[in-house]
Amino acid sequence: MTIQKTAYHHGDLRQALIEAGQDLLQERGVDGFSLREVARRIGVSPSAPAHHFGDTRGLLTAIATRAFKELGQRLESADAAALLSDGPIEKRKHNRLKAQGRAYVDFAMARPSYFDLMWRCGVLDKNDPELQMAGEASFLVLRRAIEGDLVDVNEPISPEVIGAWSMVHGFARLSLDGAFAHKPEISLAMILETLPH
Amino acid sequence: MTIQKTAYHHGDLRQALIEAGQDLLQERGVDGFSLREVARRIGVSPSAPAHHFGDTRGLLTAIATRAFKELGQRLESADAAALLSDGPIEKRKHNRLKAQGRAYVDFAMARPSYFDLMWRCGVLDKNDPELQMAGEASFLVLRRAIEGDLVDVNEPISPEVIGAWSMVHGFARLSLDGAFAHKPEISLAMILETLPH
DNA sequence: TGTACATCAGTGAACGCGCGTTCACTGATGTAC
DNA sequence: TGTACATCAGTGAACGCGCGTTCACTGATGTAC
Repeated sequence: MTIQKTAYHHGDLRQALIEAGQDLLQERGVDGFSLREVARRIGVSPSAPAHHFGDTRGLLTAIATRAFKELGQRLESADAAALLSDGPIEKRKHNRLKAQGRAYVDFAMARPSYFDLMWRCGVLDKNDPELQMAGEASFLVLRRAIEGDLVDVNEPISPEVIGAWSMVHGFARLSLDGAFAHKPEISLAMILETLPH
Repeated sequence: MTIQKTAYHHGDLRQALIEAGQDLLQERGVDGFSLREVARRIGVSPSAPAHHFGDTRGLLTAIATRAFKELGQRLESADAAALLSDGPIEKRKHNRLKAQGRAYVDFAMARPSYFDLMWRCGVLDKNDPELQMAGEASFLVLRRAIEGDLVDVNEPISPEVIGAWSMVHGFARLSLDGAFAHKPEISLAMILETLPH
């Protein structure tokens, strides 16, 4: 299939909107995001995005879905690497947790605006099935490391999972929000040790 | 001193702005906040707030300062109550931590918009000395419970403090952002037990 | 005690901004026969 | 293979919105003498 770039039809506007939206988001943050600016960047009329996403919420939801997928992949990679590491078997679980914690915070630091967006539920369509799936999938990666790879997702979630997620999420948020700005002795490494052994 | 309410001079506009601002913030959140609406609510011209706060950032910073003071007081009360509790002395520290964790999350749930605002550094003047002091003061309450009441604030912060803060902060954030919306088995109590003994 | 005057506190109309969304439209594409 | 026509994709001007901020102003207050 050859993509003919014509004056009128964009070719793949949907994709272009998402990509320009991602750029804009990273440059200006969630609060600086606007549909008009996205349209402007790809040289399309202000009303063009509505054909594909309806409104701002729709485009942001699509971007958030991608962000969750990226987070999930990063967690998976980190987890897989930790699984392959050598050392006594009883330390394996702790290593997996630490690796995922590091990956989680790395992601937040590398893509602060994505991280903001993913949890800013006021601007997202939380009922979007793709968004929900992407979110659940990345959560499951963490859960498997703690509760075992054969965990039944219908069982209640263990306190360790929520504790670990909360700690790592809180650390990422506080770091991004500058809470540790004048406290240079604070590092992620020092709290990762307190994750369950 | 009698306060004469005249048509022209408000009496205590600064105070009135803060109070109306607090109401508006709680009703509409940080994103729905506007200086014009605050002025409208207390029946004053749109430009009146500028005399006292300069701009939006100034008023929000004053409100955030109050919010930090309230948080600090809640932490103090919880801590004091835990100190008075009976039981073996070695459990005292753990009890203080749990009590503060509960107070922290309670505050976030009771005043979600305050909690948002306090960490939304983009809309605050982080160099404001009053804001900084109020923030440090509430942090110190937590630190004392872990490192001892005679802690030297110039010493490096212990990993336990950062871990506990991160976990509790993360739990509050995730709760407010609806991350646990479809997971009713999740409660704060279950992660408080994992705080250092 | 009276008075002149500086300062303080608030007015209100106006400006310019960027935004989301609507609307009637038109150019390109693809499909049925 | 050609053609008619429905559908799809994007246009671009316009509307109304609420915002922060500016500006010349005026009413009230307080102080010096």
